[in-house]
Amino acid sequence: MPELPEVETVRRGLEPAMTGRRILRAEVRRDGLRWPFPARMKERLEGARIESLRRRSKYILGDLSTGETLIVHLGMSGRVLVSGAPAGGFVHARAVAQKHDHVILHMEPAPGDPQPGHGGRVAFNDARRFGTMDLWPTAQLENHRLLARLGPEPLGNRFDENWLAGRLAGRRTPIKAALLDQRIVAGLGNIYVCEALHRAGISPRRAAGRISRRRISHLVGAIRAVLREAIDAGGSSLRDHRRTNGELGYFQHQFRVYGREGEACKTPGCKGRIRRLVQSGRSSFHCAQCQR
DNA sequence: GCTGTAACCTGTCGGC
DNA sequence: TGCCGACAGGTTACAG
Repeated sequence: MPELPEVETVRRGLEPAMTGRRILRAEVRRDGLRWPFPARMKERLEGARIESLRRRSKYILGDLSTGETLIVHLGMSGRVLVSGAPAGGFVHARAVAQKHDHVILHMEPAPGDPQPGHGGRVAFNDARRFGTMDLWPTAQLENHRLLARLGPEPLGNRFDENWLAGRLAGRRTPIKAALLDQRIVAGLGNIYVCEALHRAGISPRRAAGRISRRRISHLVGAIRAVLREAIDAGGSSLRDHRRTNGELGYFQHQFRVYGREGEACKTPGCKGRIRRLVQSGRSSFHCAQCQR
């Protein structure tokens, strides 16, 4: 499922239910997801207050009052649904555990909650179990094996034309594969790489090291634009992504190439049709007329 | 070091 | 209707 815009949408949805509140009870319903959960995860979560909720790449980071950070990755099919007390606008009808609800956090109610004694219920659901959860000392977070090698945030100051040109120089791998490499830029996935390359007019097959500075500059702008628009739309819902209140994102209606094989290219003046090709086992959607 | 592929696991969809 | 294969938004490990 989730690329950067979907994860950011989930993080924003979790804030009213979690930030500043204690975890009263943690239901850990299996031993792990992609990897085993950390030892005594239930005990380490219960009683901890969530001081802040951040996002790094596709990871949600919950800084706890205990000095540890809860690291959550939603994998391909993960979702987080909030139900319970309706304060802050998070209402979802589900109040009992569903299939694939692997971890459920029962949160402390806020003072203004209209149902005293009933805080939010936060359920981490992941059918394919490619997601992960871990606990790690907040002060050493940059050393965590999943976070240590991540490249810059695409919406941050460190990611610019100079950085990208430097990382692509000399590479013969297709630009599509290079942009999926989280060490080069952190947070992009298959959908938004396809969309950004189309906006920049660059073929997904072009060798990464053979793109001019001028086109790299356009690509940086295209990546930022498509991510910002997707966040504003609440992400893209194809199969699994849901906001924390169960609603769908709607950026999929604005796709220019992804999933549009055989349809007309949306670039003004272009008469091409969208093609699908497989690169590294994954679908790339592009227009051969206006992407070179 | 770089590159491509297999593997992880489950649900959905299309074809027969 | 039921079965089967292909495919799906991510990431790591491994072989070449």
